[in-house]
Amino acid sequence: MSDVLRRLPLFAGLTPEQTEVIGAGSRFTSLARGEVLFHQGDPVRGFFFVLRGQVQLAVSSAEGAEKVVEIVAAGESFGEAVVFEGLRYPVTSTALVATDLLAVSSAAVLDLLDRDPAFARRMLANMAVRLRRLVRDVESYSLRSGVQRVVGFLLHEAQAAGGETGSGAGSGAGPTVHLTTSKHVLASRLNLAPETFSRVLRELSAEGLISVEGRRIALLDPSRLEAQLEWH
Amino acid sequence: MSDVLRRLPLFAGLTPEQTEVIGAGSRFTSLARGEVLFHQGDPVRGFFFVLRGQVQLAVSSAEGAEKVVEIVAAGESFGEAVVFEGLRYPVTSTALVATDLLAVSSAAVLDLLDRDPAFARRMLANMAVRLRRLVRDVESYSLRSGVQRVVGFLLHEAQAAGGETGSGAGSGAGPTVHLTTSKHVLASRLNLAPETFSRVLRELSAEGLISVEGRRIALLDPSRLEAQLEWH
DNA sequence: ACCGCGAATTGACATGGGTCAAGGAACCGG
DNA sequence: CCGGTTCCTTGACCCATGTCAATTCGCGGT
Repeated sequence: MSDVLRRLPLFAGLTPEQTEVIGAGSRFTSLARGEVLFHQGDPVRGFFFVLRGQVQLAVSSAEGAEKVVEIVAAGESFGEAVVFEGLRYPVTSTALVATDLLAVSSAAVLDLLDRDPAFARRMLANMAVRLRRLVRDVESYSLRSGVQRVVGFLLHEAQAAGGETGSGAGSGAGPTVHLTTSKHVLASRLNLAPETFSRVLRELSAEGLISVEGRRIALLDPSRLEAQLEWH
Repeated sequence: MSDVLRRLPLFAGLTPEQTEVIGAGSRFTSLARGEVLFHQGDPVRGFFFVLRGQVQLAVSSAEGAEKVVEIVAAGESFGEAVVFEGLRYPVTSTALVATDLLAVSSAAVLDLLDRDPAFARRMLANMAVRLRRLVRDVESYSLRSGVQRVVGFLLHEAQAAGGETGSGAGSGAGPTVHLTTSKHVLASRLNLAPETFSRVLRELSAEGLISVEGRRIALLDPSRLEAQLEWH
């Protein structure tokens, strides 16, 4: 347990005693693909680290419509914010593949908070990043078209995946993006119907900007892709 | 200065020395209606309390389109999050009316943070609330129609304004909502074109659910209004 | 290797909400 | 009291995106 905790950025630099406090309030959990960790409205138990696998956070309306707010990959955490004020989770968390989690109880976090100002700082920075991401999402949903959101996503992923120039199949191909989730989940994350997402990809392919092979997307012309983000 | 600080919830319960630290890093500012406090992309100086007046926070695309993310009223604060990780403001802040602000420097906040765990707690709670609100906004934008967003807003405002049953003009009229901003700003906040907002209000009036007189909106039939939030 | 089923694609169609353009209404300074 | 803004409303029209339905694809299991 404690060796796992030490590897998590949020808990880096804790004293052994502090690690002990967190460890005592933490449990390992495993989820099968499709299994729900908690539902929107469930009482808060704590927050979670994804050790292996992938989960989605989604909001849903009374009528069953669902919107993926975030996709959390291995090495990332989610649900911190509710520890500090919420009684209920505002989203539903579902495993997209077989997933191992570390569940950290609210009590342990609150306890540690008073002992270690540096931890409070990390927590604040963490939430600030999250807040900023959400604002970017709102901006994206409100101010950009479907095509622009997809292009923005592809460019972002390509950059995040590092500066490799991809497979380089012949005429100076650009970077390649590997989708880590099914397209309908991704579509929801981008606020698009799956059908629309599919059509956008086809359209971009037809214009020679990308080439799609299943979940592997090659960005054939990054500069023209960026141009798509402007105007119309 | 220090008497102003003591009245702010975020700084309640500080020792005189701590108040001193914050006070030394704070300045009063005034803005005329329409004046910009900071632009999206400006380097972060600190965060702000609205002492009097009202400001909007908006994101804007390269093409000049603008979307109001939040409307901050007197007594509220904004920009805390960027103090903890951001270099640049992610939004543009503009005064909607003549406004007095207290500007608190990042340095003062970070300084206080290490000295007072209780302050860190309040800051975290503050950001957690904000995060949750943003998630609710995303939910609203993605999962609800224009009519539903307007109705949701009206019901929310009516409730926030307290349980008064309004002017009661005759046949048991419901609560009354006073819009605190111009309709085009409000429309943007609700992710609607001003024209659409106007049409939604007219439509709701036509169905006898509300009655509109300038910025005064009477909710004639709250229960039927709530019904609008379901289905369709 | 085959089957089965969810995922993805494609087409046809519907529509919510945006855009453009033209009044009207309320407000402010002189 | 008047002229000029600025805000709001209304109408006509359009288009991006969603919905519904029908295949097709492709992976996972036996």
